[in-house]
Amino acid sequence: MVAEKPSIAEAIARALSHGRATPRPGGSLKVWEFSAPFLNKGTAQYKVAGVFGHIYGTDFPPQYNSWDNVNPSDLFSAPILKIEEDKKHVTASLQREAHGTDYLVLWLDCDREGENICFEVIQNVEPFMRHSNGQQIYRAHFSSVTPTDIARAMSNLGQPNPNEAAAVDVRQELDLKVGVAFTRFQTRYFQNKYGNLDSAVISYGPCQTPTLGFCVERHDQIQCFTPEPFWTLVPTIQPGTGGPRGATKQAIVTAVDQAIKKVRQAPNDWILTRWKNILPSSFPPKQMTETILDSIPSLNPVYPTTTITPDRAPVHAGFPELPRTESSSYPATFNIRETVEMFNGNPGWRGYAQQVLAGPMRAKEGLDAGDHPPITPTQCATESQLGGGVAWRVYEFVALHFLATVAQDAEVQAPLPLPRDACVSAEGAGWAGLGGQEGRFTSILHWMQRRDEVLPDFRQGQHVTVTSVELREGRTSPPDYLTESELITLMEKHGIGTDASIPMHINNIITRNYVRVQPPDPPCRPSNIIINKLIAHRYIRADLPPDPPSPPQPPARLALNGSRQLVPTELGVVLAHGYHRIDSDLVLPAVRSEIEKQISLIATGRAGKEAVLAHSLSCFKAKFDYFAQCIGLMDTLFESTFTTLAQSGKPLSRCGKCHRYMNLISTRPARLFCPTCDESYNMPGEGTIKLYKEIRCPLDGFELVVCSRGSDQKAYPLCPLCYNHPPAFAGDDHLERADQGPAGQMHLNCTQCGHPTCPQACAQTMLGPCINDQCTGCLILDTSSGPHWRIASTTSRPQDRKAPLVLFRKALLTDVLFWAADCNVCPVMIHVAPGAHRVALAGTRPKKEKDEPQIEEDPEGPKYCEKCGEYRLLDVTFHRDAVPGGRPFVRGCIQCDPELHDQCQYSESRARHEMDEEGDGTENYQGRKIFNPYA
DNA sequence: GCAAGGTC
Repeated sequence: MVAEKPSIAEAIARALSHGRATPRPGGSLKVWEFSAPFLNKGTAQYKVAGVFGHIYGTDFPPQYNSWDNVNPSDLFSAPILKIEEDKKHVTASLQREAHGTDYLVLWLDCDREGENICFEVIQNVEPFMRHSNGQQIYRAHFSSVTPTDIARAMSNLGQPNPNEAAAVDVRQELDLKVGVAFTRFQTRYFQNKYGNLDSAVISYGPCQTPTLGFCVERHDQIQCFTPEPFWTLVPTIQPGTGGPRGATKQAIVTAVDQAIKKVRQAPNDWILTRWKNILPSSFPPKQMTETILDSIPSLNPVYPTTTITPDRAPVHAGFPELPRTESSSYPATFNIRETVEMFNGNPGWRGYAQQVLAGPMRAKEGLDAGDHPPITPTQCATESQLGGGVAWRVYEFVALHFLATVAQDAEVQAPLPLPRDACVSAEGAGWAGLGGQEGRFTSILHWMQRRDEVLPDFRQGQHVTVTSVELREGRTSPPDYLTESELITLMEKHGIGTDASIPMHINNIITRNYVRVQPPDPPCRPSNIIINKLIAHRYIRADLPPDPPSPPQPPARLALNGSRQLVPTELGVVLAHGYHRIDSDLVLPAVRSEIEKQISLIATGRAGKEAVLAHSLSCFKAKFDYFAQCIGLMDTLFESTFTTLAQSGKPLSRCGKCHRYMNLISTRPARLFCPTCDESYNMPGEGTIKLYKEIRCPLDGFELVVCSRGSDQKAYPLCPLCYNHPPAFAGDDHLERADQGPAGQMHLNCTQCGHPTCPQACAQTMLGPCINDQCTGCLILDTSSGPHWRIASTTSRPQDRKAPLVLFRKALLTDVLFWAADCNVCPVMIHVAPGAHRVALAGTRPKKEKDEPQIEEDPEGPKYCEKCGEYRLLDVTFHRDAVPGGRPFVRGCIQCDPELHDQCQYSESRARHEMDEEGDGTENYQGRKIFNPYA
């Protein structure tokens, strides 16, 4: 039995085994085992495991990875590959578990993606089953993981649906090709022209771009808004003295003057004509869906993709069942009364339950999305049972929410907000206030009660006297920027993304610098995210200020106060407007719904996979080609908003070709641009770039720069040209192989370069092999690290290595070491002699400074430690006032010279180290004065 | 460096 995730697998195993199943590790999977009857075939040995969503991802073959050599338009006809997601070898574990099994039951989530994963699982399991003829493969259809539902699914096993799975395959291919083609094209086009876009990638996607479109649409509404005046009549009225029903009500005219006149003429002749039930909180909430839960964490001011999952875990383990569901209608079998009666078990809620039971107890009409029933408590719990805390709060929220959904409406009979006096509109009159709330849902969700209105004792049809009337003037105001929850609602309405992916799309347009987040006003307290979410949704009462009479409030926005607003950046606005100029479809939600429509044809069997794919691809390719042809329309918007490369950045280092200054453009993507040669040189994405001592690269004459990333990270010099186009020498085949690596473009900094004549190159700064036995790299003196001199390890993960790494030995000084800067994962870092003025490798000391002590140096003397034969000698010059042991200058081996050894201290760079996971103890030597913790 | 969909 294979489920979509481990938690579902566990629930299935427990239900089918009546709690007897026990887990064991099965590679990357957790396998639950037990024996129980299976269908009508007697007792069977069960194995239940959960995968982790999709097993495979979709991508192009490696030869399509180059942004330079592949025409994006050709991507539409490129082949695609299914590549195992970088997890923990799910396929290997599945195959191992599949050996010798007789039956496979697929318990993947009951949606299209789940159907697709079914076939990914089959692909790995079927070949290893005892009888692999497909007859022993079943699909379980279930909508929740309660024991009843699981048992029902077991007795109604069906077959996986290949059409639904094929629809997902097509969606994957379309999303990939459309997204990558547009992204590469527009990124290259605009990055080569403008210097202040501040986005490393100008991405396009059928979900993220319409999401941006919503934000820009609201932005445009705000920009175009013209305020208009409006007037309100605000009479003060009192109960009348009775008498015949007045007839003037119908005559209330819209003209303000006439109305006032009329009021003055007949102040006693008014009748309340209508009670309105339009205050949102007068209705019980809807049945709880995933949206309600998920839109709560989306209000989290700390990080948009934080989900409720961690907080949900304890709830899963305990009481309410929280399936991922969009349905808000209960199945016919759902017993409301039983569920309500359950809450008699909580003394604090017994009253609520009784009160609800006394009413009509109707669930609200809702939507059946075909997934799960609404989120509903399944057991009664008390605070102490759940251990208080977040779990209890979430549970309480779900439980009370449920009770409220089946309680009666509240009696609130006027729009809010209203002043304490009544308001009369041209259509009639209304009152704000609350009637008796006994038995109403607001007595359960008491925080939804308004406490500042008391319903006056008026009834419909009653005569009232208008004692005064006031004319108030206002001006209409523009809408606010979209709040995150409004955006989520829009996305759901238009089918952009899924409940699980919507936060990702929003996060995408934030990190790409298309929109920025405007903190909520007033800001949420970030101390307790869950509580804030609940407050933001008005499910729990916020800390209200003490009770002084509040001045008349302007109409309260029902928009959620705690929600963040999304304000488009210039880049976001220009992009969205640009799409509108060329092809509005690209930025409208229709682009997504069209894809859904097309693949639905496959899912329902009305069209073949190949036909739909070919048709959709040709449509999108035509759109792409037209877009590429008309990009100038978008570009004119960029021109008026951004500065060209030539006008960007500040002069920093000199070009080796024209010997003029290149400008450092520090907004993303960081690069040096030579206006004379019209050439860009990418810089590392992290860290600050400075000029490095005006030293020039001996290979190409470019001035070196140094990239530093904070005091506990390795700083390194680099040549702008070598970094982007590593020099070919001493074994060109290394580079050929390097270019084909999964990392794509290869970057080479000076500490990694092995050029024999360059003083910055590795061979000139290398001390010897790394002290970490598991590290195959070597120790490098960081020549830019003074005055806090450091020695760092440089190495690569074996799988990233582009060439066989030649271990350092004296005789191999000029052997080439090629590997990518980003692959440096060994954390070893040695702080040399805190009192040192200067540290250099023996024989490489630069010329003396004037107050440096006179050092006698034997030019022919040994450069390597003759004792260990491994490490290069180090020249350390001390400050006058920090000379240890009386010698201002020491030449020695950091391993064998006791004095130098004592001066060295070990720590770790922040680079994570995969070897740590093997427990080699690198954690243990931080800050300790032990020379070689690996020895 | 690229999409969107699962999940951890």
